[in-house]
Amino acid sequence: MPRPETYRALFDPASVFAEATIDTSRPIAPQVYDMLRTRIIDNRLPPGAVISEAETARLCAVSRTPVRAAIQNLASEGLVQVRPQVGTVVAPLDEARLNEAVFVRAAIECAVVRHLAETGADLTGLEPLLAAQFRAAEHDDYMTFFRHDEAFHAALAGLAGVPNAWGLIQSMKAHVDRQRLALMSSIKGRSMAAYREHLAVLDAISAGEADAAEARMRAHIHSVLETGGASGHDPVQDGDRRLRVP
Amino acid sequence: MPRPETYRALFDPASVFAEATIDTSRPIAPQVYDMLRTRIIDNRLPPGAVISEAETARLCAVSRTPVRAAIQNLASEGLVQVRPQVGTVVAPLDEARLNEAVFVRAAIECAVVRHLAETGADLTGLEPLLAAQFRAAEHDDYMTFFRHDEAFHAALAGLAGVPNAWGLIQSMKAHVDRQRLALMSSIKGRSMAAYREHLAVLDAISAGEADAAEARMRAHIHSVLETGGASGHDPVQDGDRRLRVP
DNA sequence: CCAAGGCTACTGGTATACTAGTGTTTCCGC
DNA sequence: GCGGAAACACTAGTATACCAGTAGCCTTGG
Repeated sequence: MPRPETYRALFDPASVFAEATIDTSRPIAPQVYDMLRTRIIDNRLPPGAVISEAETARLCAVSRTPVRAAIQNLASEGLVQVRPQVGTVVAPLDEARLNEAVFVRAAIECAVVRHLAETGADLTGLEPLLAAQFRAAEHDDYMTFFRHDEAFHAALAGLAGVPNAWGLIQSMKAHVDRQRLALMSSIKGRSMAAYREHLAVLDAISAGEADAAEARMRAHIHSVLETGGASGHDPVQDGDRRLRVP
Repeated sequence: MPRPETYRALFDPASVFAEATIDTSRPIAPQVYDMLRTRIIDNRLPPGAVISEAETARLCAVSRTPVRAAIQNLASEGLVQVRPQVGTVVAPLDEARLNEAVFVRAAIECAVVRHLAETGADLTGLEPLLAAQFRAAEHDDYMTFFRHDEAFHAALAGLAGVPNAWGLIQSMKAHVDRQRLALMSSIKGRSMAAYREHLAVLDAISAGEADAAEARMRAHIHSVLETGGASGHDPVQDGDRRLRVP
């Protein structure tokens, strides 16, 4: 019996890459990167999934070259592990890395809000973002809230004059989101709670209370850890010994 | 008259790539990456220098493929700017980015030393690193001190359980080092001063004084800004209009 | 003399071919 | 039936060839 399709080791590639249409008139590599990254974060490509350059290229109807570029970027973020001459797999969920991401994010974002509070930044530009968050939270639409949440934190970094810092955070946050999206989307009211935490942080900034702003931001960021460990763990991963994850 | 070699626009490639020997028996792409990154940071490839994939490949006697991979990594760090169908140039010195790097680094490393102080970490493993720093500082050998300094800060992050955070910092720090190496190497006694600052930070950690540790680390990191702006600016950059830096 | 437009040489992006290395599978000897 | 070795299938890494797009140069028409 021939070896099964690598992707089929964990899932059906036809469904995972169903809407994976690549626009060949635009740069291909970034599109492949975004597609793979999205599917890793939302667990359509679960930890341990084998990603073959050749098969991905075939499924996307492109050559291996842009696929390789995309995978290299994912590897530099730590989202996939490339083992030369062996294969590429989606990185396993790592609690240490999760804690590290929260630590780093808290450190940067606490410094950001402290800076904003101490310099008396103008927060009026954030109003539309907050309104969008509230609407999404009202419907408990976490996926929509997630997008506006990202924009909110990115805007805070921009206001503090450190726009690139958000890029750094994102590369670490991806590891968190892989668990968060699985956890939070099923927790009723989490969006509204996060929205209220955002408001509390902004209130402290507006009042110039740097210590309070920092403390509230820290609590907000750490809240992702309170839902309890690696419960987003995929049981399939352990059941399939064909996976070559160390 | 034919167009001059692109590298010659700013410098002599024969000297810049003099010792650039690639070991083809090992993975090539990382070697090219390290080589280019080192030369960008130590200003042998100054801001605005044009990096041609084809010419780099020729000078290193390899194909364009690993060179492309290396340049893509540099681009993701922001050390080079790739403009499709136009060219790749070493990113200009950007004071905003410098300040941002210091801000981010301070945020993370202050949180690291605070955590170490609060948890009462064992610092004995750092002794050899400090000894090496002292030896380099005694001879005012900043390049050697620089390496041990990197290892020291990386070790602190490792002790705090956030080893990947140092990787993040490095990607931002590269922008700082491009200026720091030009500045510090000519400042007598800076190495010894940095060594003493390290000692002061460790003393505070050992004493469990989190606030003091954080404050001293912040001062240590901010010291790079005190030598005054973008004085590492290369006048050649402005004199050569062939450069296509926006 | 000057301006406008085509020409040319170069760029990075993509596709394809080939290589060295690895893990599995299968088949042969016991 | 079992153990081991060799062949196989697949991997990522590298080399090469081709492509579309850009920008400066040079010719040409005014």
